[in-house]
Amino acid sequence: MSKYREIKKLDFPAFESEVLAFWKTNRIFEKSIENRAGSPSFVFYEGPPSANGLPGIHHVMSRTVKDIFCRYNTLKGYQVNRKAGWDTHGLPVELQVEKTLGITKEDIGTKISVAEYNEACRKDVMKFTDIWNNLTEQMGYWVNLNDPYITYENNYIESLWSILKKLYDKGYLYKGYTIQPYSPAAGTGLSSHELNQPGTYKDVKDQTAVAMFQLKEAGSLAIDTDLVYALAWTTTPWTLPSNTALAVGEKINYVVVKTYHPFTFQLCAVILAKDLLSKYFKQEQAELAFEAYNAGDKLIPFEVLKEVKGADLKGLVYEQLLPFAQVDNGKAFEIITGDFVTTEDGTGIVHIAPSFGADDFKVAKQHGIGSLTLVDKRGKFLPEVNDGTFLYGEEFVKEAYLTEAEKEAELFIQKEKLSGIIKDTSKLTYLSVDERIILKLQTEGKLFKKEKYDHTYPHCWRTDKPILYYPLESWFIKTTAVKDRLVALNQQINWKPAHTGTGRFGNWLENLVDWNLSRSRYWGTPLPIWRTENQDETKCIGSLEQLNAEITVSIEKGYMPKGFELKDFHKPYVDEIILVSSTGEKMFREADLIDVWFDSGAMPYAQWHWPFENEETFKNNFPADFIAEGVDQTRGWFFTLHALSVLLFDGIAYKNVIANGLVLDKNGNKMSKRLGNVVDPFTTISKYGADATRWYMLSNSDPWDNLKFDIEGVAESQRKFFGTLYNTYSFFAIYANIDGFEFNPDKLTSVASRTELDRWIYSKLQSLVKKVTTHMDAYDPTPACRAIEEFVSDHLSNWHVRLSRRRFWKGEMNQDKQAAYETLYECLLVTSQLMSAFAPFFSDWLYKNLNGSAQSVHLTDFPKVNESAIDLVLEEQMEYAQIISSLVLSIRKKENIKVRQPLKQILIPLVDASIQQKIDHVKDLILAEVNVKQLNFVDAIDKSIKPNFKVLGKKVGAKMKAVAAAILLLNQQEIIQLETEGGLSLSVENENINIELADVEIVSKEITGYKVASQGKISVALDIELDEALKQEGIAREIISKLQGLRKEQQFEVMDRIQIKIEDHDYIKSAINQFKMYICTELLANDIVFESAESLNHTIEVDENTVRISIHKA
RNA sequence: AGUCUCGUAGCUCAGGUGGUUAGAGCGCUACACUGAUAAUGUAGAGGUCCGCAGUUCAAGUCUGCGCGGGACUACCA
Repeated sequence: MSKYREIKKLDFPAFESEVLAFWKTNRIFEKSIENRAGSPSFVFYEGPPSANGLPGIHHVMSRTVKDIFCRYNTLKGYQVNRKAGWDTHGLPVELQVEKTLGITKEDIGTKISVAEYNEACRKDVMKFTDIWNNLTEQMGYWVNLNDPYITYENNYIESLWSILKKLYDKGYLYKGYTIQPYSPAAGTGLSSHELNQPGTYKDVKDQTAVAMFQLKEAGSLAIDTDLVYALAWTTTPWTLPSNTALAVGEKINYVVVKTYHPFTFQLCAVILAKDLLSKYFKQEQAELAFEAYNAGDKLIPFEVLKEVKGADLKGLVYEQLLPFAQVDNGKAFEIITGDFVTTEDGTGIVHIAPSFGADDFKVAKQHGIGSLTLVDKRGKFLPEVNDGTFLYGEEFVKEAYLTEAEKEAELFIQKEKLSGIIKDTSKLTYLSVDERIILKLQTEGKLFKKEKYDHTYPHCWRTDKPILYYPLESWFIKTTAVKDRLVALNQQINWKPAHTGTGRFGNWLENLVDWNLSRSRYWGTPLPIWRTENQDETKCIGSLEQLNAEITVSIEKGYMPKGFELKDFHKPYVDEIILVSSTGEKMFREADLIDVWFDSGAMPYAQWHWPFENEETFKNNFPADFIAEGVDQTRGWFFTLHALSVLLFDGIAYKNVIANGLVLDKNGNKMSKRLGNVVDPFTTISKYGADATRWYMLSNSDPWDNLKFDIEGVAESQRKFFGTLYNTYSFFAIYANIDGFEFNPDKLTSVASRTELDRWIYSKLQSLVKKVTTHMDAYDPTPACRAIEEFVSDHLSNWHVRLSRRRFWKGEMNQDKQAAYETLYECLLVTSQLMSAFAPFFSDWLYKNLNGSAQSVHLTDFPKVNESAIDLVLEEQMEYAQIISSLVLSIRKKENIKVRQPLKQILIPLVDASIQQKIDHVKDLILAEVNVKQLNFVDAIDKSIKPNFKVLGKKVGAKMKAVAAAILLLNQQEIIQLETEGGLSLSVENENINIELADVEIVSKEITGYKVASQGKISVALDIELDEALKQEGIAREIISKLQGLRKEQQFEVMDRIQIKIEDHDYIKSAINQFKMYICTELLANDIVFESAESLNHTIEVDENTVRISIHKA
């Protein structure tokens, strides 16, 4: 039986499943962890995917990145536990369930109970786990699927509660207001996720207004009129009754403009940004005389009175625009400054309604400005927004919330109320709140301008109605309290790529806001906070034990039924719990659930049910050495992990992180079901294999760059890299089996006694080990991958093996042959280890074929660099051999002389001594490779010189151009003088400049009478003259070549000996006689005899001569 | 709108600290090789290094301003 397995056909998916079966039966993954018991651990956290969606090709990407570093570090001697996890809560799950059940949120509590609904979520979320597990297995991702953490489990939730309690005790948990997207039609707040559903932002045409806010005291502006207005633009006039401030940009220039009021025609002054002046006032108006103006004229004259900075306007107060209600929670009707103010559009003065805009809210808070919230949660004005004419109280602020019938009814009322304002109400159509407010402003002399405006506005993706920004009460984590620590500790994290850490993540931390935990939903982790109805007393529960103790008290008090036991920590069960306050009052749970990102950010603790169990395990597995996810997780998982560990321990949660890019389609478009450009990972893997897919992804570009996924690229990886490596192995196997070679590590030929070629590839191999180690330690997988690729294809296969072929097939086993086998064997074996993290299947297949044992490459130790075997001089020598061979071949090509024709000599013009010596070392290799008899060095006739800019530039600086020109003008004599004397004085621009040898590059280009080719410093001349002996040898080799082809055509075995009969043809006769021995050896022929042509059944073409011939097995 | 990022051959990508003929692989064309052959070699075609301005003796590389693609965040008067 053959020692080394030979297979006929390459079928990647087939051998991958073979390896997979081997892993399973022999528990290789488990062993790879068990084997490292007691070793230092390399801690990895699995970012949990959600199992309610199907895996895509991008999951193969991120999991490949995770897998390679875990595998690599295992081989490096670490114990690498990998606990899988599932993210199970959240909106996508709810949506999926609603879709399946055909219900909407409104049906919860009526058509379906909360308990049933959540039960449906629990089942649905793990729907695709089998498919996920299949992918995990097939792609070769090693992660422990047997004991995953699942975020909906009671133990997991209990850990979350405990962490929340710790934060609560530290004073980091509070309840407060923020402005959030809110859908009155659906009666619910919306998350950013929901707002980013396709189609939520729609183009709408809104009625906008520039309102005039009359200043109370314009004295500080020192102008001669008291009637001064600040102009502010709004696209949402319905927020004007809730206006409490105006914002200006501190550094923006404003102008005070004297003009007439456009509707009351009074002389007045208005303030707006200088940059926007031309938007409201045309040049022709400036030329009008104030005295000539008559009330009602179309063109109104104006004059810029003075220019001020925003900072000068700060603190000015104005009359309330629409006084329906008064502010009781702060200052009001004051000009403040805000950095978000621009002069892009509007007037450069921003109307601030703190209740209806996030920026407004923030800036108001900073300046102690109070708020008015004159709209309720239904989206209707409060009753007091009623003036009997324009506004009637308790009406929807957005037209879109009304049905057509309701509008009809409203119109009827409007016609009546507005009859005093609008002359002809018969043609009146329904006027929106916005339109009526503008009408009111106009009537009251507070309107400067109105116009329609096209912009995009977010809509509720479920009801299709426009959303409002509305103040909602939520629970927050005070992340801003530890902002400085978050920023400082981020410095300790090694981000790949670095800019994601400093840029995207760093900036995010710099602009941190408190973490809004609240979600008004059903399927998620309930907030463990109970409060009395008057909100005076709050309890945060941190464990089941504590909760049970509290429940006992409550049962005693009679607030809860006897025997109550909490079996499921979700809604609605937790809401049945009523606790007792210190004063004996009932306490109810705060209705919110918490943000699912808290679930995943707390996985370092909750995956172990810490702090209730596994104290040791937790300690040994915190923080993580390495995590990796898509860059879209920067402000998601990467942040929540970081935030929680800083809040809890003032430390980092992970030391190294790779934020990998997106996987796009081959045209660079995002993959989406809608475009139909989604790549199915299973199809790809089953067609090309997991290894080729993984290899393609990593070798193509750095993981943090976006990958344009092209299936052709996978095919290329398979062909190019795996194909070549397979070929190399199978070449080895064929001959090793013939020769009965067996690798014996105890009886190795010493490296020193091997041939230069062997020592060279061995040195290359050691350099490769070094490179791969360096790159992998730096979390740079792509250069590591490319280095392996280069080694296998360029160095091992295309140079070492190609040049060594004869050593394998010639003659009996001897020292040199032994060394050749050993060298190739070691290269293949080490390669299998180096590539094992990237291509876990093929590497194991290769390793086991070489080893003939049941051991897996994944249980071995990563190769250590043998520094002493790295011979850089040798590597350089071989580079010369490759360059010179390539040059000779290119001359042959140009001259149309085939490689089979031996040539007399290669001439190399004298270069410096060290290079000459290096070339001399590899002379024989070159001669054999290019089929030339001799290599000699000659003195060149023509030399050319050019400046070495890098060296010379430093020396002569600005005179560079002139000096360079002078050098190029040097003649042969001067060049030789420079060479022999080592220096030359040049006169440039009346100055003597001394040129040394190092300042220039001298190249020999021409050798009279020979064909020359050159690359860089090396030139090669080829003597292409043929004498009779060379011609005859050429013919002999031609015959050999043709007969080899015939052997193969006849399907003779490699080892078969043959008998040759050949036509007595003039063209070949003398060559055969002269080279009979040589020909016979090459062809494994016992003899060659001449016969008459008729008896021979084949023909071969030898240099355009047809020769009859026949061969048979001897 | 802001932040980050990318832009080099038809495609995928290399191009330390600035240095003068800008590279590789794939693809294409032609030729060769043929005891690894679904491999290999050689040659050829193919570039406004996104644009403009600046710094410099010298810019693919450094700076500024733009343009285009992508991601994230925000959504604004």
